Order: sequence, then C-alpha cells, then structure tokens
Amino acid sequence: MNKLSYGLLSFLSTEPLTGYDLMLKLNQIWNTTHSAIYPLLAELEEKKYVAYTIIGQNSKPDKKVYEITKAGREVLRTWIASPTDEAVRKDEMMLKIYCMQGLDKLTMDNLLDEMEARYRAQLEKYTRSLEKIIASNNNRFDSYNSSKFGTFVILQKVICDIKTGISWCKWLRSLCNKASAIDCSKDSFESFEELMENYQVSSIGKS
Amino acid sequence: MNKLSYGLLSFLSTEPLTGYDLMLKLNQIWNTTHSAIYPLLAELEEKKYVAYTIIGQNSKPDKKVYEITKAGREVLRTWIASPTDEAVRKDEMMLKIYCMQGLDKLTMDNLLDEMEARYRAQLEKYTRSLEKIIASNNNRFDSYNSSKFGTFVILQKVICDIKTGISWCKWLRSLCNKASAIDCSKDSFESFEELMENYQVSSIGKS
DNA sequence: GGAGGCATGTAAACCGTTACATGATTCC
DNA sequence: GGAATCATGTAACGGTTTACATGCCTCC
Repeated sequence: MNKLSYGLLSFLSTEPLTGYDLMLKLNQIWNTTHSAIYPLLAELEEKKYVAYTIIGQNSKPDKKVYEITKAGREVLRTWIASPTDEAVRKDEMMLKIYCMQGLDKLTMDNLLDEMEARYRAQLEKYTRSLEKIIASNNNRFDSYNSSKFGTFVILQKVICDIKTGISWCKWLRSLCNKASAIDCSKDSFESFEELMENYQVSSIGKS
Repeated sequence: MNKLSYGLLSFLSTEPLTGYDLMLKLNQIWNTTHSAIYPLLAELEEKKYVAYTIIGQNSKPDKKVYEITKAGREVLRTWIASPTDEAVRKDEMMLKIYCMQGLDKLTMDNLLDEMEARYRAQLEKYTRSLEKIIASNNNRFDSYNSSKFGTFVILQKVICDIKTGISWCKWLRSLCNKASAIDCSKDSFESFEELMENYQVSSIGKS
C-alpha cells in the first residue's frame, strides 16, 4: 500500500469512480498517470478494498466503475490516524527563478511571462471546478460531513495558492524593473511577505 | 541530464557548495536526498559542468566543494530557455483532508492540529532562513542581479504559501465547528477564496 | 552511552513515467 | 485527414528512497 493507493481509496470514499475519472480528479492535487492507477486498482481489488462493476457504453469503451468496500474504509481510517509525510514539491520553474541573478532582462521577462500565463491557465481551470462543485451542491453544505465538502475546501486552498503565485509574479516583475537598489530595511519596501502578513492577521487571525 | 542535475547546477550558479550543502539548500524548494545527489555530482564532474576542490577539516570529515564551470553555465542557460515542466505536488495531508466527510470530529481536529503545527514549524524555519539572507546582504540588494536575490524572492513566496496554509487551517476549523449549514451564496459567507481575492486586487493588482 | 550533526558513498528495492497498444467517436 | 476525448491495459526504462557503510565530534 503506497500513498497513491490511499489516494485512490480517498477519492473512492466519496463516490464510485472509474480509473480514468480517478486520474482526472486525483491530478488536481496529486500528480499521477493512468499507467500508475490501473495496476494499483487491480491490487486493491485483489485485497478486497474495492469492487468494480462493468458498465457497457455504446459509442464509448466499456468502463469499470469502482466502489470502496467496508474493508477499504477500515484501511482508510487506519491510514488517516497514522503519521503523515511531508508534502513533496518539485517545481522546475522555481529552480529557474533561483538562477535569476545570472539572467539578462529579456530571459527574465520571458520566464515571468511564461510563469504568469501558466498560473492564469490553472486559475481558470480550478475556478471552473469550484463553480461546478458549488452549483452541484445547490450553493450549500449542511456540514463538513457533506459529500464534496473535501473537494470544496481543497479547491479554495489551491485557488488561493495560484492567486498568490500571480501576485508574486507581478511583485517580482516590478522589482526587476526597478532602477534603484532594493532596501529591505526601509519602511516603503514592498515586501511581498509583509503584505500577506498584514492581510492575514487582520482578516483571519482573529477568528 | 535530469531535472535534479539542473537543480544542482542552479544552486552552484550562485556559490560553491558541497553535496551535503546542496542537499540542505535544495530541499527548501525541491525534495531530494543525498543518495540522489552524490552520483549526479560525479556525472556532472565527468561532463566537466562542475569541478571540485577537496577541503580537509580537522574534527570533521573532508569535503568536496563543487564549483560550476563555464560549460556548466552554458548548459544552464540552454535549459532555462527551454520549455518548463509543470510543478509536481504530492501532499499526503491533502488526501486525508479530502476524506473529511467520513471523519468524526475528534479525528478531524487532530488532523487540523497536526497540519497547523507542521505549517508553524515550517514558518519558523523559513523565516529564519530569510532573516539570514537579508542580514548577510546588509539589508539591501543592488538589483535582481545580486547574489542571493533568487533565494530572497523564493523564500518570500514559500513563506506566503505557508501563511496561507495556516490561515486556511483556521478557516477550515471554524467551518467544522459551525452548527448551522454553510450557505455559499450568502453574502456573509466567509469564503477563504474571496478574502484572498479582495486582498490581492487592492494591494498588488494595481502595480 | 546514545543521539544527532557533518560528510561521503553504494546497492537494492521500489515507484513512477513514457511509450506502446487498441478502438470508437467527435470536432476542426 | 488529424487531433482530442473516453477508456483500459502492459512493458521498459529511469528516477527516487531506503538501507547499508564508515567515522569523528559534540551535546545531553
């Protein structure tokens, strides 16, 4: 049972899904491919943590719709109570940004353009996902036990992270365009970090 | 030349470092282990992209301090101009949060506690790193071409992401403690996403 | 005495991605 | 006609992690 196996069980815990659906949904928060998913689903089925039903479709290939079993939910519960590993992050763009001191203005501008465009594409994609989730739930959740509530709160975070990314791109671009030196001790310095701090303390810190 | 190899060259582009140092620094933005780094450094040395000097230390093991070569910088430049892959994210905690609909209050509270504690530990660690960078640069950067400027701007983003995480934990906890239903269409709904949006449009969007 | 940090390295096991493979339909 | 979407699967390769291996120093 590797982490992706638990990821599959997690997503099956709220609704029955095909391997293909699992790939699409999981990819929103956990990078993976269908080639990794199909063999794991077969293993989970052998272990009786999931069961599938074959649905024949006309004009589309047959599909296997997987459901989690009681044994599967039990394994999930054990995993959730066990220690959690740190998040894995590997962002090639950040490595390139690290090199900025050695880059000419044009290359730097191109990098920032590419980065901001990517964030904007992601923002549109995830915003649409969130709108769908909210609409399919008729604009309300009875409690955190509602189905789709997990997706709802995760999408909120993902979207905020992307927006932070876009703001950061803008902030970085303005710093690169500056003719004068950057004085970090000066009060007027537009520190990205400080801006965020002011916001968060005043708006959420109190709750 | 895989991505980690370029990561090593990136970090060597600003200062000479040992394999051990590279592991510590890279880990701030790119999860890896020393076992992956040492063989790659040997390969980079064979290809003449890096060169090392052995430094004998008393009371500590000898170390190999690596420097990037002209050929290495050339490869870096080519890589930076080439297409960039999407970031890889694998966060086990998010998978567990996805399952929240099936969790009892106690398990949920424990998860949120664990998550917030982790974010706070990260915040302290990265804040210290940032302070060191700023202090070692005497509170100023002449331009984006300054050494350490890459680390400076990346740390700002990392810290903001962590702070967003902490705020999100608080927001989520308040939602879980709510007795009444959550109405997303209502004006008074504390949408995490909307809060962030208001902030970012007013403070940075204009620049 | 044991744990942890500094410092390097190898080997095996495991995991993940890419490419191969198939096939019908829809859209440009 | 070609590309994209739905839908499943396997095989080979490459990458990553864990464990093994060493050794000295410092701090508790």
